[in-house]
Amino acid sequence: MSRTADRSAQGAALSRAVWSVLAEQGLERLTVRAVAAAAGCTTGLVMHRFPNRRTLLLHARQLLHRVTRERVEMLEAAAGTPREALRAVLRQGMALDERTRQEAVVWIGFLAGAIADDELIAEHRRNNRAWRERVERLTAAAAPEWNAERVATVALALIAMTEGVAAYAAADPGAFPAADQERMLDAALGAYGLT
Amino acid sequence: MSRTADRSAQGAALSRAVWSVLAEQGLERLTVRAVAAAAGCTTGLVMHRFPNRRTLLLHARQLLHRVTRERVEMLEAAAGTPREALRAVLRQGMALDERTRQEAVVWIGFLAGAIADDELIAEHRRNNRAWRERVERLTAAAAPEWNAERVATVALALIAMTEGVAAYAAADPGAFPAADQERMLDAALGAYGLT
DNA sequence: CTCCGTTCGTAACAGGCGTTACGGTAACAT
DNA sequence: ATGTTACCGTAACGCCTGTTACGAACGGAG
Repeated sequence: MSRTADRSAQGAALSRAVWSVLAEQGLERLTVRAVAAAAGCTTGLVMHRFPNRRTLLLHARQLLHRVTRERVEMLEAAAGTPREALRAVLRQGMALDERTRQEAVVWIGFLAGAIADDELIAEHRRNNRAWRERVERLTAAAAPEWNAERVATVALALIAMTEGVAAYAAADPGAFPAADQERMLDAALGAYGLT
Repeated sequence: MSRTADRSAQGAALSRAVWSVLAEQGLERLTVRAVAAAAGCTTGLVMHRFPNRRTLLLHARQLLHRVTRERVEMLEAAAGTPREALRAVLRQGMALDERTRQEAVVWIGFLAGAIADDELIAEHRRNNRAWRERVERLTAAAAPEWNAERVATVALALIAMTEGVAAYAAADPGAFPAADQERMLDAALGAYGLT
């Protein structure tokens, strides 16, 4: 195995370690040593790849952004109609399985850690605004007759609802099963006339 | 001033200190020393009133529960119709001003701190389930003709939406002004036929 | 083969953390 | 007035944290 392959493989392992610690142990236990232990390396390597602890959080958030972006772009491409695309994209933002549940936990953890940290909160806002614009674009395509304000209002209702239910389900999966979340999403889309 | 009055006044000051540190500095800076500094006392007093740091978080969450419960009960009592009550109760759950914005920050901070803590997460679930049941009750009163499943689905959509927008607005008030949140709420209630 | 630069493990540092122990002080009872 | 008790400030403990410094090992270049 070449050297660069080793490096990128270790980078991936480190990414997974950051992710899993934040997702499974929460923000407060996201320490350099915990990440090193999860990655099977030492704090020396971790500090070599990340200048400080804040960038661990930042990295997890950027990972979340990248993963969801790739997923929604695939879903958009695979969708037959704009309304199917809208539904598929919103659906993947809820906490329907263990994978998406962990994503919600990471989202919450980063948000909590970004409070009172200008740089981190800026990243949060960037990502959220991109997400909002995407859903607005999909909503506009799904309801071409709507004016901009209607589009913005309904898109906000939809992203807030899916993010909210993801947060609820992240902390209490038993009380918010996937079927309930999907029923909720379909009820909302139906109510707004987007079915 | 009597002694018990002093004590309860100091307890209130301590409560405010816990709250403000969590709301303004975030979960990670919610330390015993930071609370003591905010309350103008020493760590000795803090540790006298709270057995350990975890109960600081727990206290903030219970404070949030109490405050919102009292507020929604007032709003319910003051509402003319079931639908007005539903709207008023949902409305106060969004982040419309600095006060409610801080409440959303506390909600997020506690949730992030409760990950991987059985006792704290149990409190979170208790409170969220009570909140959900309240909104289900209000929804059933606002739409008596609905069956239980429809009530549960729409109530979930409403609490997820308001909690979600509160989380968004907590971290980016400029991008989610109160007027947008209210418009979103009214659009949702209208779409579900609850206006 | 030798040299060099990168990579990363080892070890330590200073600082902040939660928590505990102890002593002084102020209010109440007698 | 005096003893008692609850309250809380002081100070310290040990631990864990982020971060840094240093040296060894390894791969590539000449």
